[in-house]
Amino acid sequence: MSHLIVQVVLDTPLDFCFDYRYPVASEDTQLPQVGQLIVVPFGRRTEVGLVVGIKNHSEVNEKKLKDALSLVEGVPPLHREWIDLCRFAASYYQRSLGEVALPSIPKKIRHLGKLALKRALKSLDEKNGKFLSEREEKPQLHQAQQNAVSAIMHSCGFAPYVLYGVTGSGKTEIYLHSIEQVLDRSPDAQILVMVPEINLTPQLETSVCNRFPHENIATLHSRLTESERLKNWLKIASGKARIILGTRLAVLAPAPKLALIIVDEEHDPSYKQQEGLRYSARDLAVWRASQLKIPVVLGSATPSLESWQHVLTGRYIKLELPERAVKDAVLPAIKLIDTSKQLLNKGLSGELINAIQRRLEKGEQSLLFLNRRGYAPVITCEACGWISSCERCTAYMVYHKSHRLLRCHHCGLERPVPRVCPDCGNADLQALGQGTQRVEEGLKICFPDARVLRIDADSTSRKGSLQQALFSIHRGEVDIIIGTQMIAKGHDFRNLTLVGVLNPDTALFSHDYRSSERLFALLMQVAGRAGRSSLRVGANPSEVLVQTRYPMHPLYQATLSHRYEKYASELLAERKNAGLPPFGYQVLLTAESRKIETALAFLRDAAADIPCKDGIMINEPIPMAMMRIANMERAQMLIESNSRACLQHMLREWLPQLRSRKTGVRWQIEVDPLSI
DNA sequence: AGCACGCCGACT
DNA sequence: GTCGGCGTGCTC
Repeated sequence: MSHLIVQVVLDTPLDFCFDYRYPVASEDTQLPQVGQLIVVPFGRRTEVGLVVGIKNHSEVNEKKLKDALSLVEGVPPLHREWIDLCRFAASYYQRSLGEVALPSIPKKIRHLGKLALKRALKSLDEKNGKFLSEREEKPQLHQAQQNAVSAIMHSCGFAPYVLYGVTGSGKTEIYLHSIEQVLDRSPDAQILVMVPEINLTPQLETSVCNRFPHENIATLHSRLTESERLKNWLKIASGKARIILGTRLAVLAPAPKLALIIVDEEHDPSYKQQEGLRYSARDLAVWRASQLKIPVVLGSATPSLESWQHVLTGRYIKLELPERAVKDAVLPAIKLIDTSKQLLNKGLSGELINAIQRRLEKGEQSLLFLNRRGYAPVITCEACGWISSCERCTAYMVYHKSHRLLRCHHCGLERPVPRVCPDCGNADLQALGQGTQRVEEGLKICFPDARVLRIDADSTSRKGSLQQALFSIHRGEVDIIIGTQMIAKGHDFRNLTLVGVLNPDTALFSHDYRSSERLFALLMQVAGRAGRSSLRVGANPSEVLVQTRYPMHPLYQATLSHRYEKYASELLAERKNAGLPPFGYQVLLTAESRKIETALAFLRDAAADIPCKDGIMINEPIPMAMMRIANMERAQMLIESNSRACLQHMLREWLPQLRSRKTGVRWQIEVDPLSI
């Protein structure tokens, strides 16, 4: 009996392959192929690995070599382009290939659920078949939309597009038409459509399902059950799913015949994975398109500055949608309300209250946006200055009136609300500032007959409760909605004509240089919530009221005129001066330990070890903005360079050394950090 | 990363 | 006398 050697990648931080003997009993023995999954003994465990090479001889000591157990049957071999994608992601984000490739494979395969696999394999040909609402008619495209679709369809090879257009300008139709044409053009082509968070933005999914009821569509996101994930992943890997709709993790879907990639709301921060492998799904999508020589469409009303800079230099092609798709629709009027010189009633200005009153009289809906859940962000004793700090974090505990407790939003710690000041015994404790619960309470007092609905993480913790809330808004059972971030994403409420933004100012003074970019995008997005209603014949244009203490701030001035481009140029000029992305590249090393000194000392030692310092700037280690979370103290060190290659080269020399160092400090490296 | 082995303190 | 703390070393 002879044998082959298979090179297998396993889910470990060790960045090399493991060789196994593969016995070949006779000529009928099924031979392993690159891309197949294989069951092997590893240490004392049995693991599923990925075959990345086959050869006749191994360099590994004969005595160490073990026999592979079996090939995983039923799963089509993963293609080379997919392995190369994983290889690139691993190398760019400084992880091992196994840590990228294997976790993206469904657990039911990796844990050898043979029954589940068999069952899932049977259902691969199922079509979409679901109409989430009644079938919509396919609308006529206007000229700019036609031009965009035609550009995408006529592109040849790798072609990155930035589809730039405000909410309601008709980006979705461009996606749908392009998808349709790609599907028609070749019988086996697959299309990857990525969305920021599928549960918060169900309507793109709805549109795709309604438009293509007879196509095999596979969704991929973190809230799938393991059985759904297995089934959908197999549909994708076998090439049967024609449309793949998913969140950031879908960028690693092993689709063998990708012909087009669409990234909707490409500026959205949720495309960046914030733990484990910290990748940018948008950047990987662009890489994947270039690898496969296919078009990629990045859609946004407020493109990321990274993408916009590529537009300015001509590396990305701009497809612009200059107006709202429906005739006579106008952008909502944005007004700033200066709150520095007036008393607010539960966080609401008189002007905003009047505007809500007018909507109530006309039977229209209003939406208030406040990015702070709970009743009040902090409670304090005016006599001695005591303040409700969290004992485990560098943060205040938020007052949740309905549960009568203080809760830390960072570590989850809960405490009963003290009846008197814990320090001085004063019975008069004050709730400072506004949270969504307090505004809700205020609204109910101001408008006793109105139906008020609060939407935040506290009110929607039960599964399906967000959907319920959204339905009741659509059915017109709600007059005033108060909510956090969650409602900023693209929900279309037909009868909504007023959006109020309460106190967004904190982002103006953040230490994170990206916060103004984010706030601008957020304001444009909430403004987009209002504009939809003006599509109704004869309706008054909708209104957006922003309450701010700094109405003259350039960010708000840009918001007023919906001038993304001008504001983007200003921010880009600042970034260029400061050498910040997209003009410079960054890597962030973070360390955590019980004591901040330990974390800082670790970073300083690590800095001393950095090789190839040419062209690289190492910043002083500093405690993180939120220094302590759950009793772990955290520090960070930013490393910058204007050459991506320099940074990558340095990391490849430095990290192995850092890993071999034995310390009690937990650390992490993040390439292209999103927030610092 | 897991998961071993391995060598020192407080418990039935 | 054992249970278990986490130091260090290996995984084809």
